[in-house]
Amino acid sequence: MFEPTTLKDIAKALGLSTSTVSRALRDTHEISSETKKIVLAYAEKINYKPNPIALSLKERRTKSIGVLVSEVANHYFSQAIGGIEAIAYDRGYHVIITQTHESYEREKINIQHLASRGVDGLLVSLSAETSDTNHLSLLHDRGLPMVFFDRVAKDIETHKISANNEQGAYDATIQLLESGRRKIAHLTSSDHLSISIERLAGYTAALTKYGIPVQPEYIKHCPHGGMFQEETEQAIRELMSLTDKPDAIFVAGDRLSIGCLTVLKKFNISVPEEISISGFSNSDVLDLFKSPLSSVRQPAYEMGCMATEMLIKLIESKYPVTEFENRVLDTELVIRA
Amino acid sequence: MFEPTTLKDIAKALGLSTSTVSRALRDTHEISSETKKIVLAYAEKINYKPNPIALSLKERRTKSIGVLVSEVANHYFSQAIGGIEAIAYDRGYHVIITQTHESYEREKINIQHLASRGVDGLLVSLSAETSDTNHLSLLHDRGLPMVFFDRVAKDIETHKISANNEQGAYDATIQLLESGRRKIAHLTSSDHLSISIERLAGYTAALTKYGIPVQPEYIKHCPHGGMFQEETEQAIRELMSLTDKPDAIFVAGDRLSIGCLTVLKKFNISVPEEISISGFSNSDVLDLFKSPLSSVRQPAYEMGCMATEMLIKLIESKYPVTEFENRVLDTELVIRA
DNA sequence: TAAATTTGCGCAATCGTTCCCGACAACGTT
DNA sequence: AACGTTGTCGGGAACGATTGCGCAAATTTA
Repeated sequence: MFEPTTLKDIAKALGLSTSTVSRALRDTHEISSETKKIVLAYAEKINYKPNPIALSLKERRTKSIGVLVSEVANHYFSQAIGGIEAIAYDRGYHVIITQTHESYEREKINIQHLASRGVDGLLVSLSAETSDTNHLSLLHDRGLPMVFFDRVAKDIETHKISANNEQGAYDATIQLLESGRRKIAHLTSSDHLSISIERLAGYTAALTKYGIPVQPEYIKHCPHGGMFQEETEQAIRELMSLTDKPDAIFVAGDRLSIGCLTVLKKFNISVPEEISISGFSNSDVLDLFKSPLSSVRQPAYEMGCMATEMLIKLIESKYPVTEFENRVLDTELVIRA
Repeated sequence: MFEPTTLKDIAKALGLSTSTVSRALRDTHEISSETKKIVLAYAEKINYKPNPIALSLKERRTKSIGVLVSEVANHYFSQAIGGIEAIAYDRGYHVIITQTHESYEREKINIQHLASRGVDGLLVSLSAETSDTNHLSLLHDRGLPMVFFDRVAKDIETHKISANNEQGAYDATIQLLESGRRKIAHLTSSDHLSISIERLAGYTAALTKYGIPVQPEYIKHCPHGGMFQEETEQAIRELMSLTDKPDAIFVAGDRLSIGCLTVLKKFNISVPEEISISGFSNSDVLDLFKSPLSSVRQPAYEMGCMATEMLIKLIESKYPVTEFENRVLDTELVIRA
């Protein structure tokens, strides 16, 4: 059905051998400028493009990188993907995006698929369910370059890039404290994710600074990062049925923020009168809410760019890389009041 | 660095030829059950996976489909992609997502890239800038299967799937009329997109039903579908500087809806007191706005599923397909009041 | 003019896999 | 005993592109 032209077609049409045609296109010196001109003109005319699959087989690289995120319908990730694509395309790499929907099984399948399809490297942000990263270690040990961003694996030694989650969480919590709130709950993703751990640390540090004890019943983990709305609803329900109800919630993620607001609206709890909300989000719709809702914004686009730069450097490195960077970027507290 | 095992490795280890090993794994009859058992056991042990690139080269198919959307950070598209992935993975196809960001140039580059990477088929939703679909016709004529969804090309004969845009637009406009508004403007994407044309028709029909003349100055096209905020801002500014200001706007898209609300907030125009808004959107954050904001919701996930089913049927068809479907799905008017 | 060098191009191998063919046993049939 | 049949398996071509090697012709040098 769909048959692109090959070197052989050109060779036959011009009465040359495939090697000569290849050399003409590849611009080697072992070729007369005359034949080169003829071949180039003809190739241009029929719009010849070398078959990338044949090239991949020969050169054992695909010029493509695999991306693993929890979902693209998340402002942080869609912005990060923007940065990834920008750099990748510029360097001649193709980007294959896969979604885990926070599922460990899906993560394993996707990673396996990407690896077997022969991507040259991997940009990974772990799923909320993932606590065992053995499926990644295996590939990493066998030499597949990978770079983690946002949700990093602590026991795999490679480049990592993340936002200053602790500082961001600290800033957001301090802001709630400064606005007079004292009973601040924390709604977050699964407890083993790097971002959860760091954001919890920032939250704790802020409370401690104000001499407020950290209450375990104020901290609610959603094992699937709020992918299922019932999870978020259950967490909020438990918070609101405490005898000492919180008067603010620090929310640790994009999806959770929206989920949290949805549940509060459903429960007829007014924001920010009854409960003040602040949290990590890269969404711009927050601007539209009547009630002010401050947020911590991560430099998603930049993180995507940097991660991709690092990955391509790994891929194209002639020698095994043994020194790895762990870059941390500052967050920005967007105050809406 | 990263060297997976090959047929040759197995053959050498077992003292067999590659053909025999291949046959054992392929489960042909021309093989003794004994050798088959040995080979299968060994392949299992070392976790052998055939090289998909070599297979692609040989069989001239990649078991992957390319997707072209304007951007993943759009609730309609991210939901549609969910449907696409569900069907594709189930059938053993991989999905490669590319974004045009509503740019014609980017669309051409992405399509070219997907085609040259040898995807088996294409799922296409045109960019707002695209009026000339020659780059797609070329590939289609050469036999590359493609299915259009949402934003379809009218002069390419293949399967198409879209929402009942005219009915949806009609419903939304009628709802604004029923709530007492009479000066209803229309904010929409570029004028050549199929969805723009159909939604405009629905808007016109509703006004006509109420005996209201359609005023050209009430209809504002954003050539990039609101991808640039200035575009939306300019349109709203023009609408609000009319002597006969509109008291409602029917907005024709996801991004435009958010953009429109952002501009209105910036201009300190109250919604829905001064201006009532209704439009196409698959976003769930609309639920969170204090002011009710009805919307037309497209069955995005189902559309993604159906489009993928159709495409795979095209790809796997033994004979050239000449009869094409043009499926239209109903929209849902979500009333928030 | 003959030898030495350069130039231009084709042959064939390679990447990993499949598959058509041919080889060659071990049979059964005549 | 000669021949056909069947069951297994290996050899080698093919998919499309690149590239080292060798060979012939053209050019330069002695």
